[in-house]
Amino acid sequence: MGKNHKDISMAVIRRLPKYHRYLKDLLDKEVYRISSKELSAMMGFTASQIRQDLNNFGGFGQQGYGYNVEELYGEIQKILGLMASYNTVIVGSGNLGQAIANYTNFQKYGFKLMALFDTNPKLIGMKIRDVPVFDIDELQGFIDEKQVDIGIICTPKEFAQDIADKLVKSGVSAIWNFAPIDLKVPEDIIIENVHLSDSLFILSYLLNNQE
Amino acid sequence: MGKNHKDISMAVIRRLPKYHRYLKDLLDKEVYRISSKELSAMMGFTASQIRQDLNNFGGFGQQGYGYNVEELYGEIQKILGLMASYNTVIVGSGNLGQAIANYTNFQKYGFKLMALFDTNPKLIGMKIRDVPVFDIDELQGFIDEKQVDIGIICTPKEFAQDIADKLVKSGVSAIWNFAPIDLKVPEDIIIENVHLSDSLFILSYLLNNQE
DNA sequence: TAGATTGTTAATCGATTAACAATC
DNA sequence: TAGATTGTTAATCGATTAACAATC
Repeated sequence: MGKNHKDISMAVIRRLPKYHRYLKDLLDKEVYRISSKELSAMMGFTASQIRQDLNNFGGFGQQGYGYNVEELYGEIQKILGLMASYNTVIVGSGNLGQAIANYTNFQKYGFKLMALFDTNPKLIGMKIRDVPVFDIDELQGFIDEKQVDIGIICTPKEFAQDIADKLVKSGVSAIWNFAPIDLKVPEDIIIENVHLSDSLFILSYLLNNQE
Repeated sequence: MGKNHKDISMAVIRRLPKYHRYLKDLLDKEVYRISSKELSAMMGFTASQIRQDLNNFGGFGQQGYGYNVEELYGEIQKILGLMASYNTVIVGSGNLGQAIANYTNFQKYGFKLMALFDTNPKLIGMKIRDVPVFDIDELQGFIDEKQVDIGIICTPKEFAQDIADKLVKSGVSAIWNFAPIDLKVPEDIIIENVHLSDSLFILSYLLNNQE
């Protein structure tokens, strides 16, 4: 009946954002009640897996009825930590960094972008959606002062480990890493990778080994 | 001794790009020989898992010696289909589309960007690294004519399914999807998703459920 | 040859699915 | 109440790890 979240396997956790997305869609469509069977048909998970997954966090459903969409959506938002607020910085302000800075949806879920950083003099001093781009030399001072929770690394891979070290030293709790490298950080620092080329290579594999 | 690639589990396949990365690094460092034990220490997989993984595709090692880095790297490139060449288009030429267009590394591995598409008149007619941005109305004609293999969707989610339908109709084999939505496509079309917000939400979860 | 390390089988572990009693 | 659907236990399936004979 809701075990300690620490015990929950990553397999389950990685499915949570998908529940979040589908429940949001249902709410937008003004569907207020859903069964695991219906969710199963929509999402492609088995109904059994859905009930197992959700029951890790609590008994959100009701026998004979199913789940209240609004309530379940709220619970999953809480579980994912989307009710909180986070200060973030982006390091590396090229196209990718700017793309993320411009993705306003993240603001909506509590991820507040405080600043971007770069080494390129053409970028330093610019603003991206009102957020300033600073010289990377100012990174550490800024983080110390502003209580940044999440550092987002969008630099080329050569610089990524050095930036990670600086972020950790200045006290960020988590790094969202877009550089194609596995960063070495202390155990208590959370790393979430988006390895674009890994993803493209898997697509390539599948394309070459179809059916 | 190399089973049919179709039988290999996605768990194994999703590890392949990481092998590819580490072997590339070793080659760059002029390391020409490696054992599963050494790889294990570097990559954080067990030596046993590494040998199992590689043996799905063939016996690339040698008892008492280990693996020839150059050979193994070559094999994995072949397995991933990185010796071939692919025609790609990007649909949605905002920051994210441009970021991907500018990532020259993809060219290096055989992913040739033929064109970008957008609806924004300010973008149409531009060139990004010599690649033109066309009106999205020209998408279908272009794909039909140029034999495009991979469509890359970088549009907002509202347009993604419609674009996917058009890509499929025009005959692409695979879609690399960056829109935060699960696309519905025929079975034989390969979809690889990069759900940035899913990734960020997982980071958020981990941040809230540490230790 | 002796030592090292693979390829591969067997054992274990974990995740998914099936089944059903509880209950709304 | 009867029907529906959950929460949860048990069974199955698949993936990882351990062990070791084969062999370089």
